[in-house]
Amino acid sequence: MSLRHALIGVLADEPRTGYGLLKHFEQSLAYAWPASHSQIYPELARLLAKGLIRQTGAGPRGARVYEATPDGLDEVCRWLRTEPDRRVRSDAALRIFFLWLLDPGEAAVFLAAERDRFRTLLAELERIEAEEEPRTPKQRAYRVALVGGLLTLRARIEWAEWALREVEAWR
Amino acid sequence: MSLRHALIGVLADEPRTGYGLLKHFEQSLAYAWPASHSQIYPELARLLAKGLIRQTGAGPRGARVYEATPDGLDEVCRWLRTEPDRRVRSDAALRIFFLWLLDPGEAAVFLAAERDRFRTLLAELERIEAEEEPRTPKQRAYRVALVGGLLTLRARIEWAEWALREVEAWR
DNA sequence: CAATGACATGTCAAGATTGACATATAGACG
DNA sequence: CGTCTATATGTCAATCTTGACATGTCATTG
Repeated sequence: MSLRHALIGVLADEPRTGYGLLKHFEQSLAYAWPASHSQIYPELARLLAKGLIRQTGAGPRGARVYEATPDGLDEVCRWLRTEPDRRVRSDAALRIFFLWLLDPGEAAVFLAAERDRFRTLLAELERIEAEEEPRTPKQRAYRVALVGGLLTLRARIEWAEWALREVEAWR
Repeated sequence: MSLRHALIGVLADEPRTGYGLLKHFEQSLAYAWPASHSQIYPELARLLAKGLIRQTGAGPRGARVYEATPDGLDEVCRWLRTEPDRRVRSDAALRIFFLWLLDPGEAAVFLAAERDRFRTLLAELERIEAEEEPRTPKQRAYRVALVGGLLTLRARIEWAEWALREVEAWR
């Protein structure tokens, strides 16, 4: 599973609480792998039991601070060397195959919503891009991921605009 | 869930067997929503019980041919008008965030493999694109999805090439 | 000082997904 | 006639994911 490795991987950079991991996922990793607190907390308990992470301290409100152990780091690196699962799941992309079941006007509404969502997301990623120059190895890797998002979104926007013109012709 | 709607949606075009649906998913829908036979067959039984599809005949080797009922078609259209789930899951994309845990040489190997996979897939999609001119509404919708894949893959290839130059500088 | 919102952790049932196990037939080829 | 492959359907346990339920704390603001 990817979640467990992602959790250790984030903790390999710096110690964090479960809640801190949750927020970090929401901000960046969720673009590739969404995770909710109801998944993260039990998974942390499992990783702790397996010795892949350890608790290094505690914060206010019962917060528990974890960090990756050497075993955990080994495990992440091993994972990174295995073949990635290239399957991708996207409900929004799936729906495109069925746009012909709607009338062209409704299909256009859908595509326009997609385009707008892409634009919003792109603006968000561009804001993050402008925020700070990457300095550490970790920041440079995150920047590589970010640029991947930027290029993909620009392509998706271009596609949505083309697709809108296309369904226009369906009327 | 998306799978049940996708199954009805495919059956709205023409009657198919469970196996036919499986192969159809593998060829096209799997790019957006992978599904295995162990998911498809039980789901078809549920859709049948709910009256969203019906069996119209039988083929060799116990094959069962299904088609969408009017209720099923309604259900798909209702689904298409709801907000899509914009969450996307990609193990390969997630790994980018952790490339800094590998040495630059290994990161480059990963990115080169990604680039190659994208190129192979692009060639495959370009072959499908050249295959036949879309004529029916359904074919036109599939073409819209296909062009989405083409534009996205070209952007991903551009990104992978840039990322490779980037990690080159990490050495 | 009371209310609110962000912080912080947890559980659980329902549903979705995977990968393995299981079985059988039709057609093609040697 | 035997073998192999593609066709064809099914089940099941393990795992993953979701969304709801549940609880409590800290800091800010009115």
